[in-house]
Amino acid sequence: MIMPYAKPPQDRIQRLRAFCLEHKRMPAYSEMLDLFGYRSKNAVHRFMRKLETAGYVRRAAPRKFAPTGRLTGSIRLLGTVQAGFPSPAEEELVDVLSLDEFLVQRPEATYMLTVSGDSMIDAGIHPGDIVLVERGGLTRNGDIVVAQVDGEWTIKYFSKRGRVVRLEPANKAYQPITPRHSLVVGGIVKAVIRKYR
Amino acid sequence: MIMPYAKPPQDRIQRLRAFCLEHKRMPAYSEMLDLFGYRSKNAVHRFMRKLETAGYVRRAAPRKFAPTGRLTGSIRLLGTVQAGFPSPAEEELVDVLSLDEFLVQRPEATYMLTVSGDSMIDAGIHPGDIVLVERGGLTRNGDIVVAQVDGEWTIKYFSKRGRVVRLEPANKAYQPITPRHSLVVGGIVKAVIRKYR
DNA sequence: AACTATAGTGAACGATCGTTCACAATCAAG
DNA sequence: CTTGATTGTGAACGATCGTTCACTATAGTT
Repeated sequence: MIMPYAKPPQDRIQRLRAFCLEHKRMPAYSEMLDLFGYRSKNAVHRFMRKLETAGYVRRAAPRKFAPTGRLTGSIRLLGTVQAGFPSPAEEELVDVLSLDEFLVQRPEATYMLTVSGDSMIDAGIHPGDIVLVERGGLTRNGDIVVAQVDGEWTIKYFSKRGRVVRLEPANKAYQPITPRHSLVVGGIVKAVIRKYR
Repeated sequence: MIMPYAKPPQDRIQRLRAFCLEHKRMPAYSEMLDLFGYRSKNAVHRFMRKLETAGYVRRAAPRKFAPTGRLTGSIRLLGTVQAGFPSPAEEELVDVLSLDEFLVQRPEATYMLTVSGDSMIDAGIHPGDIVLVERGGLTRNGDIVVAQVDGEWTIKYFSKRGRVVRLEPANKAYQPITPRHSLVVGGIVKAVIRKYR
């Protein structure tokens, strides 16, 4: 039977993944002895070389391994719902990525805020949602910003015509705001997250 | 001047953070020589012990360090918008966490899907949004599920009365669905993500 | 049965690791 | 100036690392 790209035992990969996620580091070969159930470091070595060619780990330095996104990345990205839901058999083909890398460009400038109030509800931002806010970027028309207007913090659409800045809600029950005295943009909303259960 | 818990130089911490995020591993002391600008491994050693007491790294094994969430966690979690937007001076106090850990409980069973269609728009799930779907959990009334009904994949509220399963949209323009022949639940929607720009 | 590839054991090796010691430079406090 | 704490250099150490070699066991193919 022809078996190109033989798949390494998923059980051992699972254990390695669990270890990396829990300890935030690669186990040493001596630790992998227990982890994989081997009694010889050579067996570990051979197995790791397989994982390397399979793309689960990569060489970080001459004698160091580092996990790839394929191993520790949290999420498999599939297509649209309409496009069909891949079956378990197809899972090996899809891409894997980390939510942090996917959503956050500049970690040191990014914050999470919990939204209260319904002034952006027509934009699909509900009370209790979490917004990812990035500080210091260039604000453009149409961006959703976290801003302090005359002492009060809100989330609004940002709009600038000439020299006039307007903060527009996404809710007909509220009026657009034109800052009277002060406007401080706390950051641009890069993503909205709603978490269930 | 009294300086309890003296803050280690932020510049070196930034470099260590960058290294860990880029290489997905701790640098060796010999690598830290270049990274920190030291010429002695003892200087590195002393600095790392400070980072340990400051909570940026922890001992993973007798001679191994691992980064903590404080070092590599992507996001600082702040309060609600109404509660006020913390000033830069207060940033050290807030909690730091990873989006992956925050949103994903079982990485091996979680998938991302892009939503098309507006059948859940009243639940704040818009076309183009991304849903985090977890397979294999126990489905309860009120959960949002990805399901295949009579061959077609959709996102709907899950509702079960007795033996009758209904899939209810969050859009008055659509009708609830009662599966005629087959129902396959592809997973439970654990989170909704909308990414801007 | 003979051959081959795969997978594992056990021991050994040099390289590199994190740690430690002794000592110098700097700076603030008394 | 002296003292003491902090921060750095440079060299040395044993421990552990990843790697490699020789050999055995098993299973599949010819």
